[in-house]
Amino acid sequence: MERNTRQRTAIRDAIALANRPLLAQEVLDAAQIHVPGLGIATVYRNIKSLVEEDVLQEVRLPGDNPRFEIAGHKHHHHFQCSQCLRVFDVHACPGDMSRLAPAGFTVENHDLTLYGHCKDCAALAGT
Amino acid sequence: MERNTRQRTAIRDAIALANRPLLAQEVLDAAQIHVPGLGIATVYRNIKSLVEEDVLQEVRLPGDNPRFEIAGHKHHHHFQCSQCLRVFDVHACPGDMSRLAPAGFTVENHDLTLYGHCKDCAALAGT
DNA sequence: TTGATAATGATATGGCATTATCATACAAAA
DNA sequence: TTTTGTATGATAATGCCATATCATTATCAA
Repeated sequence: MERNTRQRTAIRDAIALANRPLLAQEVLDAAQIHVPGLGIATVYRNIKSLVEEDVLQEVRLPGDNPRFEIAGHKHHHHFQCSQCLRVFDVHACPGDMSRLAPAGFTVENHDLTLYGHCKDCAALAGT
Repeated sequence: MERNTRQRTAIRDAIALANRPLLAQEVLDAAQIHVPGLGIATVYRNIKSLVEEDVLQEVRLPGDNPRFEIAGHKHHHHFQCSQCLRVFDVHACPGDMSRLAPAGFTVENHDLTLYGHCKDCAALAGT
């Protein structure tokens, strides 16, 4: 990956613009708006190299395939809407977790996923 | 699943005795101590029916295959050891999460996974 | 503009967890 | 103990995500 192609640019821009972690398939859908013929293999290829270059980072949620977001965000968590299944960033954290683990266990990291209804789906449900 | 077989008993007991969520493969390994010829298909079959009967419940951790533990435990979270990769229950919770989500989002549930070294692996590392 | 060659797109293949198949074994009722 | 039909075990089949292949296209240095 040494050349700047329309496809590579569209893939990176799609993820940056979404401002939330996207599945490979969601990246394809979003990037195809700008590059109609784009293939899924190209999406996987570019995601992989962008992760290796630390432009993107992988986000794993329980039971789901990998999603990808722009790298470099400080410590944060994620919210998944139970209705539309989209994932959003949550720029908050309950804080220190070390006291939660059983005695003898050392806590070095943690992942938190919130579930509920996103703004769009909550608004629809409220009508 | 209407008959009580040695296999079914061994599978349920293995999960109950482990006192932590087990992968299908871990269930096979543990149950084979009591039923040597046990096959993986039988493990999957019985896990499935035991989940449907609410004897077991599924536990999903980011990036991992499903694990299974005895159902009915009250709200709790999980700890995964970065060394031995085993998963343990954490009977503690930071508490209310509703204020963490962005405005307009409603939080109905949450999953928390702690990572670090379990008691066994921390002890080994300390020597 | 041209030429070398990397990137793409279509699709075959791989990898892995889980399920389906089916002959045999065994639980449990009579 | 016999009988009946479910459960098992071995393994093939499936499903899904991701990668490899390869002919073609397109980037970009010269």
